[in-house]
Amino acid sequence: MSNDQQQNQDLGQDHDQDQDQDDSRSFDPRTFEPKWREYWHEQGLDRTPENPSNKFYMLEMFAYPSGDIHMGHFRNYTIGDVVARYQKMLGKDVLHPFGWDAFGLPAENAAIKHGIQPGEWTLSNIEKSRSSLQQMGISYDWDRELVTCREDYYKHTQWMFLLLYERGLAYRRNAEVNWCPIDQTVLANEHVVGGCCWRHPDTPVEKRTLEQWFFRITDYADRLLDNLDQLDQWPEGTVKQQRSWIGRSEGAEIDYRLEGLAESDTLTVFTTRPDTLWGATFLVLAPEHPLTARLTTDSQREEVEAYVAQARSKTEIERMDATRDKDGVFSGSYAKHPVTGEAVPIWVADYVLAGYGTGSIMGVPAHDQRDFEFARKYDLEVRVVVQPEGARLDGATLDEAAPGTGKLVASPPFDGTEVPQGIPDVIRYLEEQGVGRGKIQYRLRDWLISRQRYWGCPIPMIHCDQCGVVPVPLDQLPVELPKNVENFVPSGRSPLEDVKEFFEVECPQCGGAAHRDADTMDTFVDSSWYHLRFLDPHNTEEPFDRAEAAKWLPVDYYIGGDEHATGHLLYFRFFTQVLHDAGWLDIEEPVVRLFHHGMVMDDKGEVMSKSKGNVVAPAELFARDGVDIPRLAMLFFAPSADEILWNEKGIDGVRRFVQRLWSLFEETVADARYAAAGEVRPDALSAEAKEGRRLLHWAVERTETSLEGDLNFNTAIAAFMEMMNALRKVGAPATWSDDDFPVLAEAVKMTSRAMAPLAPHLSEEIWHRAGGAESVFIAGWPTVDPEALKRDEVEIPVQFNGKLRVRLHLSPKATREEMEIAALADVRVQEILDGQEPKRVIVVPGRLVNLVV
RNA sequence: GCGAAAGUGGCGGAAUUGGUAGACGCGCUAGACUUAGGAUCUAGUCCCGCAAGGGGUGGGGGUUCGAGUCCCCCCUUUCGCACCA
Repeated sequence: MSNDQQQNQDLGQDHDQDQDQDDSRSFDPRTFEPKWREYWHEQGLDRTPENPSNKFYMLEMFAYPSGDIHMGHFRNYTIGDVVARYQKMLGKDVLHPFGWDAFGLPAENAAIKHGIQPGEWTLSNIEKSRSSLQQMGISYDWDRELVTCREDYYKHTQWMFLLLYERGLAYRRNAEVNWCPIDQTVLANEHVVGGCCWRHPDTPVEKRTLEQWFFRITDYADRLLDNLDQLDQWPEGTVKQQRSWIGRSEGAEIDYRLEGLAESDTLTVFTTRPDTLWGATFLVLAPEHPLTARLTTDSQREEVEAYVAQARSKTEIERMDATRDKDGVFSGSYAKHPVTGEAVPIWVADYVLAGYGTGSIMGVPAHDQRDFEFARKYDLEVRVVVQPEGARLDGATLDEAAPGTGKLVASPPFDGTEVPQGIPDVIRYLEEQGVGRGKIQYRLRDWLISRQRYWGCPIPMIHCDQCGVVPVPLDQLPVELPKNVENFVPSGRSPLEDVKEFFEVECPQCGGAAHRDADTMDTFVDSSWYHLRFLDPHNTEEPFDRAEAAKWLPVDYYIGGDEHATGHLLYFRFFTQVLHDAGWLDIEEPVVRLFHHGMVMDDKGEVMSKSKGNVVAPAELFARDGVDIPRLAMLFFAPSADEILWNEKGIDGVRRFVQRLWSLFEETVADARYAAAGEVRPDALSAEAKEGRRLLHWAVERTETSLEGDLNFNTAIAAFMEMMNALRKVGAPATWSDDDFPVLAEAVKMTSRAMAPLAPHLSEEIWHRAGGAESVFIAGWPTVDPEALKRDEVEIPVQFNGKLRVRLHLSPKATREEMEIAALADVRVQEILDGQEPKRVIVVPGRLVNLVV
């Protein structure tokens, strides 16, 4: 305690009036918060019930341990904790676990920098972070903690891989992949952001051709898409993002015979507009298309090869720029148009993507803007085959493509057909002729999971010269990641290849010399099933017990940032569906309700980062104010889904609120009348006390609404502030009348319960001081008295033509007629009317009166 | 370029969903208590105006007795997708 405070206390001794000032100054949450954390632990409040009768599975996205907990974690886990504690108070059997997403590149990078093992670095960060979370008093059941880099976890991650392999959902393929030159490893499509690595936004990804493991998530594209309709408690934006990420489009594949090559050779294109087939005047291959080289004639070879080389050398960003000129080269070859039999020139251009559809398209310049631009540039024929309503388009004079609807023309069997109908008609025709078929195409690609890095879960596969690729037998799991690997500096191939004891093995099938797959898995595999491991974290035999899963799933509430919309949140839906199909789960969708919290920025709205030096450390806040004050501040500053600009001044306001509330309640409990205070008798109350009581019940209701709905606790906390302001306005507790006093007593008990999810330590302390015997979380959620919410009198605005002129005070129960009479009888209204009759009187009962004059 | 969301005091944000715009908090102003205060308490604080009154939710139009809220056009910001045939 400082000298200043000491002096103040001394001065206060002579003056009763200074007493509460004194109390508030000496109020320090740090003196009681640790006690309650211990108490909760002793009472087993955070422990998960064995056999839930009304379960609530509360989950927050687990953390990557990269040092200590930061403000973003603090916010995420606080919001989750509020919901978990509330559900507990409602009497639910709550499962609220936590774990660590502990594999990953940052551990390696930090380890390289500091010269220690990634495992050591990770575990020490976990220790630090766990201790911070425990200090924060988040109500996790730590008995269920999981760590993805521990063998007891990744054993089952490997089991998951083998399950997918067994079901034909994991396969190996030579593919052109995204390569991050900094991390020296491949990236999944989901981790390429704007042509750059998600972790290095300024580093363009490169293309490499490698043999890699993929998960066949595209097999689930339809289900992942269709089930989105069930996710009515997910943020709309996330559902939309997933929908467009999956990118289903319906169309047709059409086969073109290739001239001059073997009869059996065909070139297949994908189109969503098979109805415009008669307008296809050229074909375009992506530079990387497998047929490009074969289709190039000798006279064109030099030009095509130069073009392909140039296209390959472009960065992803350059390739993706949709505004740049569409250029290309003629291959020299022609294909036979499947319905007109015409010879169609085949071009090579990089506006066609190798990775989508068949990597080749039919060019319909009249009805596709891209093809149009290309055709104009190289003087290719533009043939109109759809005439829009009332138009008379001519290919020779067109200045942009006409992609819309209309009637088919110059398409002999279908002339006159309207476009929407033309599409299925043409598909049927193509199928009859054997030159095409209906096809549904997805933007979603298979999930590339191999990583050429050390710190990840080893892929449990063995390569044998005799037997090929052989899965590691289940009883040999886990395939342990070798410890103490000296050289894990990324080199472009997995460092595990150099670890003999690991790499060289016997083939499980033939016993001959073989070697392990040296790649490790994308860490998003680890997090695709962690929600399941929490159900049965100590199971050594199986990833989890089916019965436990049936008890607890699905996750009732999942909270985390929106940056995972098309990554993690898609992968873990996929895993859940695979496990469902394999008979392990009853559910297809892992999460009922999803919430994205906003980010925490500095006071200027900038991202907090070490390099900017604007990082606020939660630990420092706790050291000064304890946990509950920063926690309330975090909840108060903005709606939970919005960004927070963290400012220290704002905390001052919250601290004042807490201190005032504390003093008010302390004085109430200290009052001799407190112990004997009976029920509130509403009829006996003064108007002020009644208003205070109304605000009390209103605040509780408001909190309830936030908890059940948008999680916007800023308004709930504001309501408690209003209540407190109203009660303080009546006077110090000692000055309250005997009739009014029970309102204060009620306020103490009700507030400590209703604020318990928001400020658990403070509430528990007040609750006990107020006479609570057991934990406030056992005491349960308070019940709002609807009668207490009613007002005796409301202010009714009287408007003239919608403009507010006079305010009346009336009973909220006043009828239409009564309100009209009261309004017209008012002197001020009479003055304004000045003898006129209002043309019309609009009365909204309980709300307002509007006079039209 | 396409899609979505959002623009409210000096600042963070409210507004019971078409009914008193600016709750609550920060900041600011004045006063009180103080040897002192970056503590505490009291009062005030959207703008113009001494006042009566007038204006006001990015801009412009519209619907309505009444619009921050609904409709149309424009501007700005943020986010997502970005040649997906």
